[in-house]
Amino acid sequence: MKLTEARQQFISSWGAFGTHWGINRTMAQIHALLLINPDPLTQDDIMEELNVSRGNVNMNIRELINWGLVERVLLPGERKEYFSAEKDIWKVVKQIVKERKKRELEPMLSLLDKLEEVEGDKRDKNVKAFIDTVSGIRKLGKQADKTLDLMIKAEENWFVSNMVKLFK
Amino acid sequence: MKLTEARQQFISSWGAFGTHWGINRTMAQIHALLLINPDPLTQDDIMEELNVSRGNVNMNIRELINWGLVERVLLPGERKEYFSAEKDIWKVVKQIVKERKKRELEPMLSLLDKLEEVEGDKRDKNVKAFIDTVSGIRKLGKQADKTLDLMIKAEENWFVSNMVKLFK
DNA sequence: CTGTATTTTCAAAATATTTTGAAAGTTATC
DNA sequence: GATAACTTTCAAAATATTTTGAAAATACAG
Repeated sequence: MKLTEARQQFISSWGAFGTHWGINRTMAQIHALLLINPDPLTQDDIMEELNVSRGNVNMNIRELINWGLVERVLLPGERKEYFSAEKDIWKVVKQIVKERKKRELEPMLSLLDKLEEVEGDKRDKNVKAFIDTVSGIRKLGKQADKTLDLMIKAEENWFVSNMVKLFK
Repeated sequence: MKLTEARQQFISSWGAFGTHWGINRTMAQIHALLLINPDPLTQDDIMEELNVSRGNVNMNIRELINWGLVERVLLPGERKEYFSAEKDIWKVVKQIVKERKKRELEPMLSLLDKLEEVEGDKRDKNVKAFIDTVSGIRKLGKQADKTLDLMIKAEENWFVSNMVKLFK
């Protein structure tokens, strides 16, 4: 397979992949494009490569910056802004985990804390089922939260080798 | 907080949570409703509780069954079909992981295998950047794949206690 | 300052997804 | 095998999301 075709396939499937994870196609494609480009690109480069409008590129680049996956690069002597993606995939994964944990897991856990204190007689099977479900989710969620914290702080080698040890 | 309000909140936030994970709101809400109900429910029960149409309930229930999260229950002497969700959260998580791994991770890994064999001189920095990115993702993806396999087979206690050990 | 290059914004248009509801299909009962 | 109870389907409508593009804002160079 030629590089051009391989790049296209990578970008397109990274885009499709993203949509399964609540990320819009263009955002995922821009990320993919920046990942496989050794040098930073401008908004115009991205518009041209992906055939999307300026506004679209601008908004999604901003979002990628919010996620901490892309950074603005200013090249000396150049007026335009360039953009470049973090290339170390372990860092990328950690950054995504960190953000989603903050945006989704943590708020969910604090809600569950409140919900577990629901009023009512635990001998009522509706109350019992509710509390059991909520506390089951909360317990597992708390564990996940801790494990992810560990992962976020970890070096790739340390984490992977610990995971591998579990297979022994 | 009263049970009624707590149930509402749980259902609504489980729905919002789902939308961040590529699951539609109604599907997540039906799942939530079944999780907190001690007894199985009919399509009509669900329609009434969530205020959604029959067709919508029917389609999303089917999807939940495909995901292995809900099962049809036939009560003796009853004509209607009842539905009930798996209540063990560890099993629920494993089931979701198993399905998403099959639907998303595995196809991605086989694509990456192909893409890594792209033609071209590795001294060309575009070729090099492409291969480096693809092989980085592939390597980490393969590791995730193995770890998830382990998790899918594991008992909750075994898995959690191994995770806890990492903290020592 | 002034003019120009560049970036940002955002209302409207395009597209995609979800929901509805009525009709068709199925299954059980008598 | 006719009727009634229930389930499934799916085209059309409603809703939500994404994209566009042109105007406004900003930044820079002379």
